[in-house]
Amino acid sequence: MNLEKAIKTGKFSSEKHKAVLNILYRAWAVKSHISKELKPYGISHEQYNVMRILKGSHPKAMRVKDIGSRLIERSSNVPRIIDKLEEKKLVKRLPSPDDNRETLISLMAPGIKLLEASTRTVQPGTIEALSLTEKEAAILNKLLDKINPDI
Amino acid sequence: MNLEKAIKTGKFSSEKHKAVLNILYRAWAVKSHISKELKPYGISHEQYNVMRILKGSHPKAMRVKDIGSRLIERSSNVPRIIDKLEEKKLVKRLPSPDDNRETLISLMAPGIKLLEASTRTVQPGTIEALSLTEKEAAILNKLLDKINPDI
DNA sequence: GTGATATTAATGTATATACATATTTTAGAT
DNA sequence: ATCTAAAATATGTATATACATTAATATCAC
Repeated sequence: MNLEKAIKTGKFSSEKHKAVLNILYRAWAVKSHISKELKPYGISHEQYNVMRILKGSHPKAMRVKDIGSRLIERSSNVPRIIDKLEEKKLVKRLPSPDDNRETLISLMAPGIKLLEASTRTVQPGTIEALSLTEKEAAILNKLLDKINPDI
Repeated sequence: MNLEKAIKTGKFSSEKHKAVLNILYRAWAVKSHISKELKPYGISHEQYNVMRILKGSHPKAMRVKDIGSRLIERSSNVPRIIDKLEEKKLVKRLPSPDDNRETLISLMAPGIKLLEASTRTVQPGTIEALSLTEKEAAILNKLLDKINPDI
């Protein structure tokens, strides 16, 4: 569905202006979809993202700051997300042998299991919803990569 | 900056998978930028969006539900956003002559002034940050418009 | 070694989001 | 006219985000 129809708007002043709003709208749609898919598993989108990052280094534990630097939404409050995951016994905190300021986070068995199950349902649907070919997705990525993140 | 560098990741399993994350990341960057620009004006991004929608129909007041249907993030709590704007005397609530269930919202003079001033600083910077030509933005929009919003 | 500074994680706080429920009013069936 | 259902807004509540501050530890200059 084009953006004009989605937000009941007429014309935009430029393609660039439309692009800004379009990115915001599609991101919102994707996030809503993922959150909805995750609901049966009892975890939020950000909790899911943190677990996926942890999966990448598993079984090696990760420092809180390294998790943060890999998160898409950099302002996320990692210790608080960890709190929630720890309550659910999906991850655990460990002291760092190198530096007492640091905390290491490690996925626990139930976390791995939940991550695998939820990813099986979340991933395919989300990627399918793009309705793009690999070639189109590559063009999209090339354009998105031009956007200045340090704005 | 490409996404791999931004979130310190190696390769993605597919361009489509990268595209999903890329959209989320760019939207976050744009939102952060806009919020930062709006800070001196004392309004949030969603408050700004609601005022822009109101500007579109000004001086005609709008119903709460019609504002909601034009918002990018449809789950936004419009009455609460209106509360904040009303406190600041930027908008006012009016009873609807047609239907007593409805509330009409109208921009007030200070709201118009603030909107114009803030838009002058927010818009150019945000659009410039895209670093895209009109032609590239048009391609981007065409691809984004393919994404299923009802996922 | 001592003191200043920087780093890391956690906490505090205000606001925003997501979603459920309540309240008031309208519309429709009979 | 009355009853039921639907619609529009507002409110309640739990969680998430954004950002400032605190507390503990490490680093570095001297």
